[in-house]
Amino acid sequence: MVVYCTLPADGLPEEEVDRIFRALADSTRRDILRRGLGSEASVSDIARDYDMSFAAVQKHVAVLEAAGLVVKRAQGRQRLVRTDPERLQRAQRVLDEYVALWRARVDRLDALLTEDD
Amino acid sequence: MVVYCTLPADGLPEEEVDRIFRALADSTRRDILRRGLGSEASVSDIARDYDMSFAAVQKHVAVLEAAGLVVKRAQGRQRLVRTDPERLQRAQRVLDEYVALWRARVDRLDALLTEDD
DNA sequence: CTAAACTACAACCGAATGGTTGTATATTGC
DNA sequence: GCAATATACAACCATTCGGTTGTAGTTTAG
Repeated sequence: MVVYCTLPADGLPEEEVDRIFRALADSTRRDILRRGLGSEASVSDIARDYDMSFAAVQKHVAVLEAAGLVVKRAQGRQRLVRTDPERLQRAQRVLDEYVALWRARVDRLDALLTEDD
Repeated sequence: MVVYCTLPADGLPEEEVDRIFRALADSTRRDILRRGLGSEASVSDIARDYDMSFAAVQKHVAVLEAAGLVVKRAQGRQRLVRTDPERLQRAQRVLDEYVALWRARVDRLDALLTEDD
């Protein structure tokens, strides 16, 4: 076995990247994320908007929190949920890296071809 | 239940976005993606580099293919795998949208605050 | 032609997911 | 103080996932 490219993206360990993309791979969670982008809402506020149990929504929020995409703040009996845009941009940067790598390789290929001319 | 934001991102249906992020949520698959960015490799070429069975790698490639992140081309008895950068950029654009939405909301909040001054 | 290589695919297994209900613990409102 | 609200968390269930082995179909090499 040869590990082909071990670069941990953005300084983020691979398991972190796993968790981030895994968290993004569910439409309910993406919806909660969008919702938490501008404002804070309690878990039950959020739960009220989805056709599933409170516990299910709570789990989705937990997945987002474990991925660092969302932070929870205690206020009395409720936990206010807010999206961390920094973390979203990290996910973006991982993809940026891939696209940049692709461009670099395409450019290198172009260079080789023009060199042959 | 109130669906909070049904915008299908980029014209992509939600299940497609699910599949893309799900496919990205595994380090082996991300590795295969990076590898397929500049060049083509057969499935067994790829499999040779990982410490798992051929069938396992084949499945990973299938997941990437189902997500549209990779295309396979038949050449004789082998299938050449190549990454589709277009698709990566789509995933990027989904995140772009979230970040843009966030900025818009922050700007709106700023506007309200300065208005109050 | 036959053997080897490349792929596809099914069946199986343990672990993780996405949902449920139920119970326990803080906090709040009256 | 007590009832209602908000959360946490465990237990359970069906399904999916990531891996395995095994079998079968093509294509290539000798």
